[in-house]
Amino acid sequence: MKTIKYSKQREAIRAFLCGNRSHPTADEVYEAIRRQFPNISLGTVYRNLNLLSECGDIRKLSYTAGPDHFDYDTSDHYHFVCRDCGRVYDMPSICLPELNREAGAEAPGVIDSHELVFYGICRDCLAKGEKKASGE
Amino acid sequence: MKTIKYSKQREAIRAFLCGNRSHPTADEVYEAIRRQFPNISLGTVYRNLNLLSECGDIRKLSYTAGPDHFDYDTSDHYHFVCRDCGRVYDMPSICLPELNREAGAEAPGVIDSHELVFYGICRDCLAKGEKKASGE
DNA sequence: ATCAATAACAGTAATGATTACTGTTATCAA
DNA sequence: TTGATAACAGTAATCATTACTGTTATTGAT
Repeated sequence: MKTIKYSKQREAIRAFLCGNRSHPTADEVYEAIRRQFPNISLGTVYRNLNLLSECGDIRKLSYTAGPDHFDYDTSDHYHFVCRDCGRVYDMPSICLPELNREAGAEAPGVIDSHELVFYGICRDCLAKGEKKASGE
Repeated sequence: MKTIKYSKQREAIRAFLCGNRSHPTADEVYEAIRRQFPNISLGTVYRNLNLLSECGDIRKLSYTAGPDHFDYDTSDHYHFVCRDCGRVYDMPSICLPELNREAGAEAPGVIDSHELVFYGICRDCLAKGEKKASGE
């Protein structure tokens, strides 16, 4: 069987994610970790992000067009995606654990999970939009 | 302003999607349309799929890892994605129109829509899995 | 402590999905 | 009929991600 060996690069990636409110992409993690490990390779970041998500320490969010985002919070929760800037925000309160069971009857197979994503424009981009509109 | 001109390639793509129960990827559309237009280019398929989804005639489903899928059914409905084969199925009955309003309070911006995706293993893949397991 | 076995690394090449570019053809309003 | 230009086929480029390769680091067993 395949044992997992310690690596300081992986621990740095884990620490960065856990200390971070946002949901960075692989590239954003890469840019941040580079300050600590200037020679780290993007492949190493991807390999470790996949390792961590496979063993359940982090979550990989694949539901936006564009790059995947990574979330240190593995508890059940949903997200809000800004159509403008692509940033991913938490929606901490809302929770619908009964959905899998309710939807089971009409599903064409066995449901093991679901994702709920809200789309819209975040406050940051709304503010920028207004500024731009009033300026013209 | 930019006017849209008729093209038989685009109408063939539209017709293929509308007459299709599945949610094909750009490549699947390409392979199907090629029987009718042997020289059609994959770029043309992408351009028209994007055009059709921009003007609201079809829906682009970007929430699976891997290629996007396209849906001629633009009415509000959710989907089931098989983790094994990647196929996208409709979940026609379930509908939660009040979610946008309910979630609005805790959203970091303005919600305009949401997507709900169920993940699991479809009956086809369950059957294959059982066959394989019993054969060994 | 030393020593293989091998996981992880940095660096780079390859892949898959999608978009952009280029010169030519088809549509359509005047 | 014609001129403007949208759409085309073909191809090159881009972006996100994975795979490969030779080297380095970790680790369990001597």
